[in-house]
Amino acid sequence: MMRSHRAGDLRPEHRGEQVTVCGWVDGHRDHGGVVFVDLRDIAGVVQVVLDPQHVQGADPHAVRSEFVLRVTGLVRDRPDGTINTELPSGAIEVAAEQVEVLNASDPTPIPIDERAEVDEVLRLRHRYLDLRGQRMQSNLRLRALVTRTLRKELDERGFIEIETPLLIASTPEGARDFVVPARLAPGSFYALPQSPQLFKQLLMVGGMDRYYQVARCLRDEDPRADRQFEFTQLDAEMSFADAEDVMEVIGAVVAAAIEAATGEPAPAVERITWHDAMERYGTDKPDLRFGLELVDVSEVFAATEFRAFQADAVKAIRVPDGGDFARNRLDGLIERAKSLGAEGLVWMRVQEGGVLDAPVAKFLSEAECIGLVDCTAAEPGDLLLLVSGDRSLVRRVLGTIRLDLGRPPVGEGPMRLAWVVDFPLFEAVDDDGNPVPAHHPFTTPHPDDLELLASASGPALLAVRSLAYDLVLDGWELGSGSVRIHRADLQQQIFELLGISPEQAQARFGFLLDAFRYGAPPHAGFAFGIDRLVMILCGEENIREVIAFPKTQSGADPLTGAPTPLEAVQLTELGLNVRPPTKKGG
RNA sequence: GGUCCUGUGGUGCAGUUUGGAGUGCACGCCGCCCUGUCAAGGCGGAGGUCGCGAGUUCAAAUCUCGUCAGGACCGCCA
Repeated sequence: MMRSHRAGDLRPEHRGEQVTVCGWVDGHRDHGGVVFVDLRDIAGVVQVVLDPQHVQGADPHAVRSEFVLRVTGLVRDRPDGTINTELPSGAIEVAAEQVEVLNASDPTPIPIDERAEVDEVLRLRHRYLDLRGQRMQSNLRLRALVTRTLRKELDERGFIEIETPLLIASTPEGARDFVVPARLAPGSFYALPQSPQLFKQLLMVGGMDRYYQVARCLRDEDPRADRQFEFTQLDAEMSFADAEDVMEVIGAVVAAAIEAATGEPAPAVERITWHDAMERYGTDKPDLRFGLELVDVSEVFAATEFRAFQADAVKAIRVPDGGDFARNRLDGLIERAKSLGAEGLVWMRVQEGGVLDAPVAKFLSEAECIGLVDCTAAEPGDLLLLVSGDRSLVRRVLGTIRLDLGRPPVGEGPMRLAWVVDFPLFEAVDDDGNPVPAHHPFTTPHPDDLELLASASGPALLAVRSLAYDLVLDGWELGSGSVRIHRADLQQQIFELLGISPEQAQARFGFLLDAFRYGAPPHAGFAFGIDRLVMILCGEENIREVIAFPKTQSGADPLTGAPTPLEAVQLTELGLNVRPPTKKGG
């Protein structure tokens, strides 16, 4: 047996026991005679005392940081006055009798402790050292706890965990596919899944009733703080279930994971319509932890003489006590609005009696000033920020400025978890006049809007709602789901609207449409990003901190050097000819 | 594809605005001293392609251009 205990588990209750522990030298204090070693393992740190008079084996003075030691000795109380209250094991120490150096270590290129923020590319290049630090240890442990909880909750609800293929057929929709050349079919390629979407629907047709998977998904789109090429989703699908059933289950499961991770009761799952979210927060993923809501004041300026407000929409943010914003800060807000595409931004300071102090005040009627103050419930000392223009632009600009002004850091304050429901079925109309699906083409239209779907065309279709829903935590989109179309006639209608001919539909999704001919059960599902959830629970600003071996923003892995060119032999075997690089590399 | 920010001994920084000898700080590393420390302490020492390449200049870490790497964001992410 290598060890009798984990070093970091030792406590006063082990006093008098002969123990053997293994771990890394976290630090050492050499007094010339006695040497103190902080021995670190997965459980924590314990102080080992190496007295050259009594220690067998290794030379205590030769011990260095990150050496791997195996120590046998007696657990004893520390002398009076030397107890370390900072350490869970600080009341005791191990008086070493036998010390074995299991492995030496060069001085490490990055420090293992957390005192300084080390350049991330160095951390990634030496990730195996970075993982020894407290931050990654606790992040990855929390991640495991979250995944374990999700699995447990779904298992208890009758879900079956099923794996789906990684090598699948490419479909042109959605994100860019990662592809894998097929050696046995030169010139053909597999795609790596952007999500198990089609397969989980097939599982429902296959009578699996309730499916889930902790699924790796791959999308070849530029990485961001909250996006990697590969990420992990909790993917689920339910037969004979409607949107409420899915939201019930997923809400409860996510709440359980949050509770397990934080040790506190999970926040209630709130609900807001997509339309309300867009109107009040200017985004479909509102951060509900703070106010600064957008107020629609279009009515107030319906007949205004002021040219700038003669627009599709005028919206305002009331900044309580913002009247003392310095002029250069206000100028900064104007610049920000312009950089986001607005014509400009109008600010007004609210004074006693509802008088507005603003460069544009002279262009506004008294009724408009009164209406504005009334509509925004502004108090003296407040600041009003107004943007006008196309409604979607106004929402986006003020929604962004709202975040600039008040968004709390990740993990701060009580969490706010919400379903955003009644998403539009289509997000836009393309150049050919065909609507573009907001979710995916298998999303069921809202039953109340079926007539509109049948009668409307062009931009009027954008008003059609769907049975799609997003889960949003503190302003982060965790994931989305929908009730799927399971009837061929409705699916056909949607394909027609999308401008997909029956032949094209058959070519792209034929296997799914075929499957639906044989008694597909009504089904609905959801998928959400585990990386993002864990990131928020860890209070981290990017998902690389909750992934053991992430890639950089340019898609490189500083540890392994990926991606790399292939040997000519490999290319030949795969039937590939590679064009010489046009610009960089070589 | 674009915008902005960063790059200085092993690590984290200062120095760059206003060009003047690789200057400084903390940690780490090496050696010596030191028997109760826990960010141990004392003394001494080593360690540099100032990301890379051009240009301006008598002189460039510092100014200009290009380039590489990293980060945040836009585009993109059904």
